[in-house]
Amino acid sequence: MQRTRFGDMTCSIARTLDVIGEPWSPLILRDVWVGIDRFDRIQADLGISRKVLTQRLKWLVETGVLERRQYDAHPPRYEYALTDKGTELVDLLMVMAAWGDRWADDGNGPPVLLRHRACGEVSRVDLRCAHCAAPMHAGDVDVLPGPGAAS
Amino acid sequence: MQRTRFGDMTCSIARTLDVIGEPWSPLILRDVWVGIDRFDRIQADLGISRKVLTQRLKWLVETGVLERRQYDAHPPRYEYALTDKGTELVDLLMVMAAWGDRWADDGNGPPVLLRHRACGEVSRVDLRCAHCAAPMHAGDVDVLPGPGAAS
DNA sequence: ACAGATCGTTCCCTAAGGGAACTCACGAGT
DNA sequence: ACTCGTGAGTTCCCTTAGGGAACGATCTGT
Repeated sequence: MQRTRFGDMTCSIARTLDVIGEPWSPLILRDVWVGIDRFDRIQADLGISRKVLTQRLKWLVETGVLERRQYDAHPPRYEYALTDKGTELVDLLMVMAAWGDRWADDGNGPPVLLRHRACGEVSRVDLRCAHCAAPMHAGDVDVLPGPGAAS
Repeated sequence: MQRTRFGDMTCSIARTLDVIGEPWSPLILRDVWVGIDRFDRIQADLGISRKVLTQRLKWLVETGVLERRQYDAHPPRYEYALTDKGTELVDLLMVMAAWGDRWADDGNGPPVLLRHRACGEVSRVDLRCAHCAAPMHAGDVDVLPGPGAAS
């Protein structure tokens, strides 16, 4: 449909969207994260068109978020796995899930729960400052131009 | 283009994507967050088509993420502001920015910096467990079915 | 030989995005 | 009174991306 490329913008949010901003991409990552990692199973789980799934997987592999691995030689069979780069995107998925749980509940409660292995509790993510570990949300920050800002 | 609706899926990530998953929506939120809050200025800043901007703003207002406020009566003029629901989506933007800074740098460093007011340091967000405050990332959790899981 | 599984391609159709021109309501300058 | 400028959208046409379903390739088990 003649879509504007986000990758060249001077904005880390836009550059992230360039990688996973297209429809379906985050859901594909979610599936791979929870172990639905083969073409047909992702297709069946999401109900995505096979054509689009092909395109998305190819792009996600190209950008280094997913890795395509042959798990069986003679009928060549492939599975997809998160790279380190992709694993860090799961942060994003967990924040999305937390927001959806809070603001887009259909009345039945959360579809999935996350248990934090370190403390054993069913929990959710919270954003903290990487420096002082105090909460860090929209109102707690000032936005400043950085070194990569547009001239 | 005949797009699958995500809102009815049994998945909080999909339901979040239903609200801000379309191209441009996160960037519109970012603009409003940093104070670019009027139609023409958003349009100029992003280079988005006016038609699509109209649609996105309408949807974001409908879903309660943005609020449309008349700030001047006689030539009726409007501005957009984040609601509480929208303000919590900024969490998502900050995580996107952190990922983009780390994995999609163009070599010039981050375009913007976030200064945490509580400690005064230029910092970034980190995900912690809402229960025990220890780090909580992809490998630190078990995914369990919740009460709203598909039957 | 034939069904079955896996992983895609190819085709057509519809609808969404891009871009530019147009509208409408007002306010200011001369 | 007339023109110019501005904010906030609308409307129109064109291209392209997504949906859906059929088709293809490759190997296994029986």
